[in-house]
Amino acid sequence: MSTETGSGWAEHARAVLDQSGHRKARARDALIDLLASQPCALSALEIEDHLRDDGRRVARASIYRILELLADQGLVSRLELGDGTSRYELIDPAGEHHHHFLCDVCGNLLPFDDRDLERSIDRLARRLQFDARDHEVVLHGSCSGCRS
Amino acid sequence: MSTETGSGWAEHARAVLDQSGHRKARARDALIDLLASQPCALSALEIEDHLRDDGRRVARASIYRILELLADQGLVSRLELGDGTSRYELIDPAGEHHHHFLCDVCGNLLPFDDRDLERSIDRLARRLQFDARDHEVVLHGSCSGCRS
DNA sequence: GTGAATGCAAACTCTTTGCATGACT
DNA sequence: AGTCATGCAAAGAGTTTGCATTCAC
Repeated sequence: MSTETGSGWAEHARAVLDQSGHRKARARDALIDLLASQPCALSALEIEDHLRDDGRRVARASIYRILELLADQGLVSRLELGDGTSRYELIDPAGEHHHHFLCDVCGNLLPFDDRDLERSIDRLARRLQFDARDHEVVLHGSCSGCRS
Repeated sequence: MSTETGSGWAEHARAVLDQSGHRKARARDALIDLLASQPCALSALEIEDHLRDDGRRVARASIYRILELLADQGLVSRLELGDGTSRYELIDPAGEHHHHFLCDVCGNLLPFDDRDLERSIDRLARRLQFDARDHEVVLHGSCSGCRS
């Protein structure tokens, strides 16, 4: 499922960029392909490592610039989960999204979703006097492998 | 109410530190008093500014070290809300807590709480296979003053 | 050819660490 | 006196910016 979402997203992302007048670009294509293949969020430095390992080396500054562009276009979201770095993951054009559990022991990052939670947040956003376009839920604790 | 919570917390914090063998300390007292007076989370640099304005100047390195100590003792929580900095706020010993709305336009930070949301998160944590000790919910959008 | 995209290096911000000085018991 | 706490300065990590080069159109 995540693969299908991802490859659909890659096409979508290229179409959006094309329509907004951006040229074909090697580094950007590499990032889009990588993000499309990921089940969960990656940091900029993790992205750099993956791309290098794949033989598609992209300069660090370019990675940040491309991620900023993709975020501005609403194609990726930027998350801070509490370990001092930003992480990036694709935004499903259909609106599907998940939240994150971060193991404070080993740093492992696990996605989850929960309909009930989403409903609560929707109700809450409606109740409040501000316009909530996005939300983020992070659970902290220890994962099954790290339980003390 | 937040004042009462805060001053109760200051006593509590000093008791906890005393019991864990920490000495009386000028800089730490200044931070505890400041945190106790705040309705919402502050960054380390904001803390530095407030303390300087109050004539209780504390070195930046000490601020970070004290915040780390307080966090280790379970007295403050460290939050990352998506603007690249960490923020700190007291943890109410009675377990009361709030979450945050961050205005992406002006950077304003607003606390809110919601029973229904807490219930959803509790149910979710029980359902999942990992041990969730803490959670954080951040809403992003534009506040009433910044609505386009 | 023109302007966008990229790479490289330097700058910047936030945070942490090392070491000397000062304060509490 | 002994050791914890603090300040100062330097080092680190992540991120951003400036500028020259390369590439798409």
